[in-house]
Amino acid sequence: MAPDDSRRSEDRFKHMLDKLKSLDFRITPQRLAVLRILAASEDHPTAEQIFEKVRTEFPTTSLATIYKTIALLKGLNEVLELGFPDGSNRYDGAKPFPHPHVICIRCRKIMDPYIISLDELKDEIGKKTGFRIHYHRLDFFGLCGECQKDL
Amino acid sequence: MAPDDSRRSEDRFKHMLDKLKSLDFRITPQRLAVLRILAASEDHPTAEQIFEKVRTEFPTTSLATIYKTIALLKGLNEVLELGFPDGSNRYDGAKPFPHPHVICIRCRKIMDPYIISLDELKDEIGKKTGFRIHYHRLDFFGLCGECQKDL
DNA sequence: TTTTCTGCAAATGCTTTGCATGGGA
DNA sequence: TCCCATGCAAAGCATTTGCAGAAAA
Repeated sequence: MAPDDSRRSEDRFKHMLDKLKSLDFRITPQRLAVLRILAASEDHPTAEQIFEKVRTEFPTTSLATIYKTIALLKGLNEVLELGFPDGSNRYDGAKPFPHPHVICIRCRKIMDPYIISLDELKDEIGKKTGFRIHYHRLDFFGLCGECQKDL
Repeated sequence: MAPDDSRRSEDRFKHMLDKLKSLDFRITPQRLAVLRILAASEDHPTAEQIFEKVRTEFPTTSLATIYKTIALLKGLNEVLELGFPDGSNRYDGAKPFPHPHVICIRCRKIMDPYIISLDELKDEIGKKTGFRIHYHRLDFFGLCGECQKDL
């Protein structure tokens, strides 16, 4: 991890922690662990993956607690949920705001491409449909570099 | 429904039917009903909604058959599945190719906004991430016109 | 001490699957 | 007639929920 990544991760962690504290939610070891993992994760983990990581630190942790913590953070707009119909949602605690993704349809890797903002597009869409747009989701599905090699 | 809509719907229906025939799938009344509904639908129905419509014609139809037919059409790229994590996928048989949607977060209405193609964006993303992009999904979530009124 | 959180287990709800029967071609 | 498709019921599975005990404040 690059130095600025660990810095960003730490900032995110503190931001989430402060938010929980300021809203009088209790700071438990399990919540701290989930916060740290979500703040640091670059790979859009599943609930199960977060669960496994928390378990190495707190073996008694239950999956239900992971889901409850994620739901709490979702409600506070501190985690972005990428929902998939095949039952394996992914979570992004590093960038909890709507942004585009590229998703490998073979290995399920998810990355964030750097592209221009979609704000103008959002305004245009809102005008044409009469919708008041709150958030969006833009996913490109395909094969990542590695998966193109061994086909 | 405008005349050109019913024309388009009819064309889609025939296209799907021809495809099933040419691939030696059996033409059953249930499949015909699902095809007709999907070809005509402008509202991105759920499997359940398709099921209810088919039932008015063939009361013995089962939900499993609806899902099997949808799966068949998905495999033939004749229906687009919009997957949602809360367990209520939506289907588009009128425009079975990836395209943007606006989705009301209150009443769940889904509409197709008319916007420019995302092809240039797709190429740019592919170049920057090393992905070979196969398809995409762009959803704008917000409140539709009616839902803005009665809040 | 009080209130919230955790962890277990059971429930939920959409979707899929297995299998015997029925119906296209 | 020969398979494929249907329909029923059961299974799957990520996620949610209820509740009693544990732990934060």
